[in-house]
Amino acid sequence: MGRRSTFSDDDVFAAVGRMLVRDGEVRMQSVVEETGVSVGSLYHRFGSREGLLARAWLDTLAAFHARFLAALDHPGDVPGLAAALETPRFCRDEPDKALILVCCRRSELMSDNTPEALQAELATANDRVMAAIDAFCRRTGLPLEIARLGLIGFPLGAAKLYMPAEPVPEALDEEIERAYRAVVLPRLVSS
Amino acid sequence: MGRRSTFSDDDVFAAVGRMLVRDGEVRMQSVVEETGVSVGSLYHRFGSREGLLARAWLDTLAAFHARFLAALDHPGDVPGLAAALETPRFCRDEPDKALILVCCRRSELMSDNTPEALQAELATANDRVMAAIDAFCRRTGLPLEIARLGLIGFPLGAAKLYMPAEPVPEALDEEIERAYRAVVLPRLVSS
DNA sequence: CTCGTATTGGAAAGCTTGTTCTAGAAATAA
DNA sequence: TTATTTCTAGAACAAGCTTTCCAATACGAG
Repeated sequence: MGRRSTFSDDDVFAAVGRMLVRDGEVRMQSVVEETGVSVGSLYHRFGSREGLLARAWLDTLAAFHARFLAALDHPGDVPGLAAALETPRFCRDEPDKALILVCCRRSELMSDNTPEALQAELATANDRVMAAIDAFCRRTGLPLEIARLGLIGFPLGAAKLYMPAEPVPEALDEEIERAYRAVVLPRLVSS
Repeated sequence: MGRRSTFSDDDVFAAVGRMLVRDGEVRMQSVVEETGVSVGSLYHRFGSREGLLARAWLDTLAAFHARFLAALDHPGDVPGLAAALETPRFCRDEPDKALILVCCRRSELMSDNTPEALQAELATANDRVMAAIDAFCRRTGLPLEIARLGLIGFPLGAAKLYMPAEPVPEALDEEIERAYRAVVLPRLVSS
């Protein structure tokens, strides 16, 4: 073995999230100041600034996807509703992580000097979820556009009304459900 | 008078929008390359990078607000519906401008070296619209949260599903209307 | 204990980028 | 035409950032 780490990835990612919100950008110096981790360590672990950003984004996205996919398969009264509500719930349960997903732009991650391996990961990051949504559409007969709207567009738009500044209120879920039903139910091939 | 400009603000703003989408950031050098306008001219007109960004954002926001406010006052079958639909319409009518509003983060504009005059404008940019929405709520009896959701959250969330990459389809308006009705109508103090 | 491995720390190098500066070009009014 | 104002041009400067580099530190195995 060797010396043990004195900090966890999540410590750093949380700082990244805070800085994205506050400054709209992530500077290595700021990360150093805010986490107390040295530059050398950051580069040792993440290779580069882009490496750090990409890793933060990918890990966080994976955390959300796990919940979303589980909810999408979960059978319920209204198909997919649980998945639609997973967005506001994730924002409440894991505010630090949600901030990263909400505040980090794709173009910032996909810069020229992003490590090739991470570029590949970024390119395919959404594939599994898109495949799951496709399957969901085949199962329910919903048009893809409608599913995307109800599962992602509306919930995310609703959450972003609050997100960077305030917590996402629980009462929002009821409104998202209304919108989901209104848009999805008429298109559902009732079984 | 003096010499006339060889380029318009909108030329520059359009380039800013393209760069925000492509690079996720706006570099003065890139603006020079992309517009053919010289550095000197840019600084002569906008004072600084932050000045340029803030001006681009404020002018663009004003363009949207003009339409939104007009629509909000416009009486109709369902109060506010026209305003809610103004978002996807704006995205279709003025894609360049919409990109700036969608892709530019507030924290990028409000940096330390943003000219003071523009900081003030940025701070109050939303006041008129918020006041109008307040009045709308008083008029209709809608809770503020519901109005924000129907007027901004859902339409914006829906549009962002497409925005950076594809044009916003016309068919989306019908779905936004469904969601708007579902969320707003039950809360409406019927007259 | 000591060697090998993995991590840490921070100073300094090396770029990149925003900004300034000065000379001059172009357009208008008188 | 001339005076005046506004705009253009791009090289050079200054500041800030990322990245490199290597010595120092901790841990486990032999």
